[in-house]
Amino acid sequence: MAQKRPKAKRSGTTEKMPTLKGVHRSLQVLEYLALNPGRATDVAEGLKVSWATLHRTLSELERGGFIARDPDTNRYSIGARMWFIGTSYLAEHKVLEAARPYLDAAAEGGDFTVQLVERSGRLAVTLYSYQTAGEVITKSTYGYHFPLHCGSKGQVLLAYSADEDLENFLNEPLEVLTPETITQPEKLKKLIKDIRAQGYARTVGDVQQFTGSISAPVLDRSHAVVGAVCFIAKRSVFRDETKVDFMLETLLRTTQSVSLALGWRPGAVSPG
Amino acid sequence: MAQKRPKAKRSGTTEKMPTLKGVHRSLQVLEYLALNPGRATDVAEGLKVSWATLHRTLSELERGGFIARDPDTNRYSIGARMWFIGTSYLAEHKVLEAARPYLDAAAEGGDFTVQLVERSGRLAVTLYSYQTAGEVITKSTYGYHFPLHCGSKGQVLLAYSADEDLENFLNEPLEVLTPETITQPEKLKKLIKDIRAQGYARTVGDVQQFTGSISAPVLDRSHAVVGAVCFIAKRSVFRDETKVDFMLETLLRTTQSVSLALGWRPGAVSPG
DNA sequence: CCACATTATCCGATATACGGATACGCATTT
DNA sequence: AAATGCGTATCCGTATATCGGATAATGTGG
Repeated sequence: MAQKRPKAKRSGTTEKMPTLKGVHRSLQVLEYLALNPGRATDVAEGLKVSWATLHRTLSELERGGFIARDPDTNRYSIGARMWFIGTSYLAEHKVLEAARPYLDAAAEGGDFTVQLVERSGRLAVTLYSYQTAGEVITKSTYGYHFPLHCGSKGQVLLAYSADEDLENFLNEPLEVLTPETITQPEKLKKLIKDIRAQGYARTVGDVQQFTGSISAPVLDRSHAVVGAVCFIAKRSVFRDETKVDFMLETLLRTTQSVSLALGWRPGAVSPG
Repeated sequence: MAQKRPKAKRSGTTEKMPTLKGVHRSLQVLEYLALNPGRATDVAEGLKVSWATLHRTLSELERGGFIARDPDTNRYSIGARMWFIGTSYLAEHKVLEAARPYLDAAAEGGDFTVQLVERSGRLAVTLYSYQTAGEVITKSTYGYHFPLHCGSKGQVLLAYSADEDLENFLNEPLEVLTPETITQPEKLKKLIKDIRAQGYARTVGDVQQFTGSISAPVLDRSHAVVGAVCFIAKRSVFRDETKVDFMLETLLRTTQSVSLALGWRPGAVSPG
C-alpha cells in the first residue's frame, strides 16, 4: 500500500481532482455544449479529451436524451431532458418565490422588460423574465446568458462580489458584444466603484446596441447579494431622464421589497 | 464473487445496459432530484443504489454546483448550474423560435395564460409561458410538470403519440392531482379518441381545481406532433361558452400558424 | 442520556472505462 | 472518377478508477 496516490496535498494545484472522473467529464461536456453547441471534434478539442472517450460520453448522453444530435449536421446541443431537470431548479428557488409578486407588479406598472438574474460562474443567468406587451426585446428571454461585465445586471452582480473574485474575473479575457461593451479592467473597476456607491447600475448599448438597462441588487438577511433585478428598455427610453427616473424609482422600490421579504433589514453590513 | 453476471446477452432484459455506468447513474440522480427533492437516503432507496456509491455521486454533483444541499436539513435539490445548462436548450429550440411571435400575439389578444409545451417522458413540460396581466395562475410557470393524463396539454400530447406508447403509459399507475383527475385507462382512451377527432382537448379542474385549459397540437412538416399550445384560464371562464369559443378560435388559429411556420401543410398524413 | 437513523470515510478486488490504433463515411478537390 | 482529408464510429488490452461492505462519525428523537 504505502504511498497510495502521490497527489492529494499538491498545494498549488489548480484546485480540483474529481473523484468520479466520468461523471465530472460528462457534466463538463454538457456545460460546454450549453455554451457552444457544435460538433463532436470541437468539444473534444475544447475540453482536451481523447476522441474515443468523448464519443462514448456523447453517445451515453444522447441515448438518455440529455443532449440532442442533429442527424444531418452531426451537431450536438442540449437536449430536452436537461431543460426538464433545469426547470425544477426554479420550483425550489426561494429568492424567486419571494420576488415573483413584486416583479409581476413592477412589470405591470411600467413598459419595460423585468428580469430577475443571478450569477452562475462568469455569467448572469435569467431566472424570471417578463416582457411587457408590445415591446419584444430579443435575447431578453431564457437561454441567453451574458458575461458579468456586460449589461447593468452583470455589473451589479460583479460589483457586489468578493474583491478577490472580481480580480479573477477581470484577469480572464473579456468578451466584446457590441462596440460599446467595456472591456478595460481599469474602466470596469471604476464603474464598479460607482455602482457600489450609488446602489444600482445603468448601461446602454453594451449588450445589444438598441437597448439599455438598469439593475439593482437583491440582498438576503445576511446582507449577501443573492441576485439582481433588471429593467430593460429600448435605447431611446434612456434619453428621457424623466422616464429613467420613474424606472429607477420602481427598481429600487422593487429590490427593497424583495430584500425585505427575504429577511434583509436596513443597517450596517454585518462583518464577515 | 464467482457468478460474474449472466453475461449480457439476456435477450429479455428490460432494455438498456449503459456503457458509462457512473454517468448514467449521476444523471438518474439528477432527474430523481428534479422530481423528488429530498434526502440522500431516499434517493438511494428510490434508485436502488448502494449508499456509498450514492454518496460519492452526490458529493461530486454538489461540488460542481449541479445540485444544492440545504446545510440545515441535508436535503438535496437541483442546483443553479443545471438551470443554466437547461435554459440553453431553449436558445436552440426551433419550434419555440417559430412559435414565439404567434404565442405573444395570442397572449396579448386575450386574457388567459398561454403556454407552449412538449413531451418529456411521462410529463408535459413548459417551454414558454405568458401570464397575462392580472391573472396570476400558480403552477403555470416553469418548474411545474404534469403527467400526460392531467390537463388538456398533456392529453393532447398523449392523444397524438404512438398507440404502443399510449398503452405503455396507461399501464403505469396514474397519479391523482385533484378529485377531478381522470385515471381510469378506459375513460382516458375514450377521451383520446375524441381529442383526435376534434383536434383539441379541453379539461377543467383536473390539474388545479380552480382552473381549466384548452390545448391543440403543433405539427411539423412530416405531420409529427412536436408540441402543444395551451391556454389556461380560471374555472369560471369555462362556463361561458362565448368566451371559450373565442379562446378556441384563437387557439386553433395559433397552432395552425405555428405549424405552417414549421413547414406543415394541410393534407393527408404522410405514410410512415 | 441512550438508541436509532442518517451521513461520512476507508480499503482491497475487479470490473470498467481509457485511449491508441484502425476502419468507415461523406464532401470537396484535382 | 480517383484521390485527399476531415469527422465519425468501433475495437480491444491494460491500468486504473469505481464499487460496495464494513466501520466510524454525526445527528435526531424519545
